[in-house]
Order: sequence, then C-alpha cells, then structure tokens
Amino acid sequence: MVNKNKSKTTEEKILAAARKVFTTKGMTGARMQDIADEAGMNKALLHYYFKDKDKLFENVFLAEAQKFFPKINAIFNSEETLFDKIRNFVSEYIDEILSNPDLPWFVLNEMNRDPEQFLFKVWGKENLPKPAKLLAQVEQEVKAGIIKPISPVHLLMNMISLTIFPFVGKPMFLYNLRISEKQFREIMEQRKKEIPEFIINAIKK
Amino acid sequence: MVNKNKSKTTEEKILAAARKVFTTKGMTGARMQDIADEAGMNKALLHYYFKDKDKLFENVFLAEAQKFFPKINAIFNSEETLFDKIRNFVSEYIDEILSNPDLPWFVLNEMNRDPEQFLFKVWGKENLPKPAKLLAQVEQEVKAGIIKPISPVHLLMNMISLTIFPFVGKPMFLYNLRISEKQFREIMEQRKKEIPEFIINAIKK
DNA sequence: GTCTATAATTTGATAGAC
DNA sequence: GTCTATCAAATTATAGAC
Repeated sequence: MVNKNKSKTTEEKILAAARKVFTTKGMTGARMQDIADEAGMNKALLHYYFKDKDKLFENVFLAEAQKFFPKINAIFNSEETLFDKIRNFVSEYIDEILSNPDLPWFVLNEMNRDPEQFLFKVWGKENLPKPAKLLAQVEQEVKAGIIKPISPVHLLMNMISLTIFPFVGKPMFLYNLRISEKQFREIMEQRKKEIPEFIINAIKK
Repeated sequence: MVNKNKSKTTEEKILAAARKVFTTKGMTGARMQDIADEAGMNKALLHYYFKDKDKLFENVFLAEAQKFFPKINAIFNSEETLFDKIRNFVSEYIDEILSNPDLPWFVLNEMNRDPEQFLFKVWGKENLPKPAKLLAQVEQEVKAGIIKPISPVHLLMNMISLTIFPFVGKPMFLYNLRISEKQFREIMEQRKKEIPEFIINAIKK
C-alpha cells in the first residue's frame, strides 16, 4: 500500500486541492485561500511550491485537459470496424467522465475563456486527437454502400455531442426532468449502450 | 429609423457592453473596467445606473438565459407530429444560437458555476420548459409501433445534445478539424437538416 | 518546509466637482 | 448625467521568524 491518503506529500496535497477548487470554480472564480483551506495549510505554501496562481492553474489544467482526451487516438486509429469504434469511444469516454464529473465543464469553460492557451499549451501538436483515419473510414464505408450517406464531420460531431453534452447540461436536466443525482448516473450508464445503438440505427442500411 | 446606433441611451449602451463582456468572460472573469471601456464611458456611470456588479450581471444574465430557452414550449406542446417537432426544434434553436454564438457557453457556464441562482431566478416556475407532453408523445408512438423502442428521456437528451454541443465545443472543433469560422457556420447551417434526418433515421421503423 | 504578518496589487464602489 | 479622483475591500504575493 504505497502512498495512501495521509502519506501524500505537500505538493500532492496542493495539487489535489487545487484540482478540486479550480475544476468547480474555474480559474477566475477560484481563490488561493480556498485552495489553501482545502489543502489544510496556508496560502504562503502554495506560493512556495508553485510560485503564483497562474503556474498552479496551468499545472492542474494541463493534467485535466489531457484526461479529457483519453485513449481517443487509440480508438480512432485502431483496426476495428466503424461500429466497434463507436461503441468503444462512447463507452470508455462515459466511464472516464463518470469518474471525473466536473471534467467536461472545466475544460470547455477554460477552452472558451482562453482558446489560445488551450490550443498551444494543451495541444502542443503531440496529444491532439487525430480523427483523420476515422473520417476516412466513414467516407469509405459510405462509398462501399455499407452505411447511409453521411458527412464524416457531422458523424464525428454527433458522437462527441451525444457523449459529452449531458454532463455539461447536467443541472438543466436534473431540474427539468426532476431526476436525482443517482438517477442521472444511472441514465449515463444506460447511455453507454443507448448512444451507440442510436448512432448505428441512424447510419446503418 | 427609430433608435439606431448612436441614438442609444446610456443605459442601453451599458447593457450592450455588459452583455458582450459578461458573455465572453463570464461573471467572475469580467471586469467593470472592461465594461466601461467597451461602453466608452467610466466605471462610475455603471454604478450610477446599476448600483453594483451583481445587479448589472443579473440584468444581463436573465435576459440572455431566456433567449437560451426560446419557443421551446410552443414546439414541445404543439399539435404537430413528433418528426415535425424534432425538425422545428432543431432548426429554430440553431438559428437562435447562430445569432447569439456565445449564448450556450455563457448560460451553461453560469448554470454550472451557480446552479441555485439559475434554478430560482431564471426558472421562476414560469418560463421553465415543459417537456412532459413531448415525452408522452414519444412513449405513445413507441407503444403504437410507429417508432423504435427508445426511452423518451434519452431521445430528448439526444435532441438537445446534438443541437447545442457543437457551439460549446467550437474551439475544439475549429482547431481539430482545421476549419474556419466561415466553414463552421456553414456546417451549423447544414445541421439544421442533418440532425433531424439523423434522429429520424435512428428511430423510425 | 511551514507558519504569521504584512506588503502590493487589483478591483469594486463612492464622493464630490461640473 | 457624467466625469475625475479616491477610497475600501478583496486577493495575490512576499518577508521573515521558527
């Protein structure tokens, strides 16, 4: 049992606290004091370890933003069939988000607030998703008459939208459909099967 | 030509400037100075007209949040067929957002930042969308064997996700798919037809 | 490394002249 | 109503003791 709970280093405590505060309040809404409180220490230590708020934020944001684009490339560029790719993408992505419920809002929020930072720092040309192969595969299957005619770009947008949006609009759905947190989670679990079925029904011949 | 450009009152100028700054930077990111600059006046005037930042924000937010839920009820509760409702909902919603591109991010952002405010102030029980009739209609058409079995909740989530998400994830799509602002807009125009087709293909028998 | 105390800066808000 | 100047509060950041 290595490095459990209390055995976290100070730096790790800070990062965990910063992650929690930043992902719920955003960069501009978060206070250094909030983070210090959450970490059970004083503000001075935050600066001792991470110099200033910007540096601390960048540290958290980069780590989180990468989780937001998980094994996408592995799936997109695998040798599986299109339908299997869709199933795997949706299912794995929803699992990832279920274990990090604030992730989509946090990343999208900062992405819209400061697109430059996002494009250059997060996607330094390395970990940027490469949808080219998937797009080509769609186009090919359309030509071969395996699936109905659909623009690959629209299909990709649909996959991503169906998967991510419910988490971003969660407060809206909770209130509007009168469902509990627990029910919401169950519905998201269902969507791991529902979404691929929906998409495949839409495009199969 | 009533009340064109320069003939705007000071209050209108402030609201227009506040709208622009708040919708792009969010409540916590926006600075009163930014708004004053944008409006071409000084901070003192903002306080003279709207007392404080919270009041000014609330003023803007309430107006914008209502645009975000347009004639939804009119569509949801009309006597049209399910397929026509889907077509109208998607098409009208995309048109609304195209004329207010920052709207989805702004509203969703604040909704996640401060759900309480959102639920009580925006949805004061009046303008809250009432999806009950639409949900019932879906259920009925499933039972009648007109469409494939699908949970009404999932179908509603799908409609909304497909329509709104691309605007929230816009920076991601722009960079990742290497498309321009102009191309993005064209793609959104296409989606007014693409999405209803996609959904109907997915559920029709 | 960690703390307390304090400085420095940013930002919202007001006073008072015009 | 609108401005300049200024204050007050909030918030980030540092100095210095331990």
